[in-house]
Amino acid sequence: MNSGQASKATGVSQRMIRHYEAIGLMPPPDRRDNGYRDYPPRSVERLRFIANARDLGFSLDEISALLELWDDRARASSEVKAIALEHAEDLARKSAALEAMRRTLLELVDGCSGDARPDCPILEGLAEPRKRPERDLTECAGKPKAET
Amino acid sequence: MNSGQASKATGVSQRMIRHYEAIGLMPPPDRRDNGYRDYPPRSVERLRFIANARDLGFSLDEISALLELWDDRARASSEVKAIALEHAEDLARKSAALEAMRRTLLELVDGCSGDARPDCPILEGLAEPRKRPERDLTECAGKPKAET
DNA sequence: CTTGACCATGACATTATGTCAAGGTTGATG
DNA sequence: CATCAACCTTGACATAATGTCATGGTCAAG
Repeated sequence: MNSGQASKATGVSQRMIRHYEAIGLMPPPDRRDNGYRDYPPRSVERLRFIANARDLGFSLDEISALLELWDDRARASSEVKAIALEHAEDLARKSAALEAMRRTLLELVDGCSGDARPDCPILEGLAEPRKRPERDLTECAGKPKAET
Repeated sequence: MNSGQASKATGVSQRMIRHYEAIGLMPPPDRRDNGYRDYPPRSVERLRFIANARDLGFSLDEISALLELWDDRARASSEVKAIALEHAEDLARKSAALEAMRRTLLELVDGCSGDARPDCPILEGLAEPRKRPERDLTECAGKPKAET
């Protein structure tokens, strides 16, 4: 199976397939005489693994660790479970951080009449000194979708 | 007030102050004879505005729009409120997406014994084909903190 | 043989921020 | 005055994950 087919089969773009190969997440596949990559079924499975893990919000670093465990037939399932549980907590923390931002924002919104007049407590509130959060779990809220 | 003092007063790093200037979020300040930046109080307030807005998860693009409204003494507060409310919804959607990931992950975790044996439904589940989500609000879960 | 659909590689862009380097300034101390 | 530390300046490079574009080779059908 070549890279285009593997891409369709797994939903991972060809660009990303090559990227995963470049950073060592995917083993370099055999090449056919024309230079085309040729993926065995196990590699396709591996790509799916990566795709699913990303969909669950694992970073490529975490995925790398999971793949090592996947490759290791002797690993204890407790190791995997520990990583998964930690990640689940991470998700919960991030979600809570977003919710906290939302609450704070809605508090500001609450004071704003939202009519044609120019007075706006939202803008005033933003310009005021205020307790800044710890900046540790909040780095994911404002990232635009790079949809250009 | 020079850039170091402004940085301390607002919590925005000097690096970022200059960046905001480079991308047009901050007006180029006057320079003293030695070339040092000299910020008037209004600029310090503006930096605080940016910092607070970022803490609430606004992207620099959104902040740019908010700053325009801030500069415009005649704008209607409804404009501001609309942006804020839309962003609050965005936060809610992202938070919900993280929660959904977490639920799915915990489902996988649930089937895993987590003991010394190697069988692991988590890894097996990750390798299986599964319905991939829409990839539209989920791009914020796995970003590591760049703490290197 | 040509056209179109693939594939390959490499380079550049994105977002927000850090870090490092090399050099000018300033103020204080010996 | 010499010097040293603490500042400021600019510019360059790096991060994570992904898209996009350019340039060129390959293959299959007409």
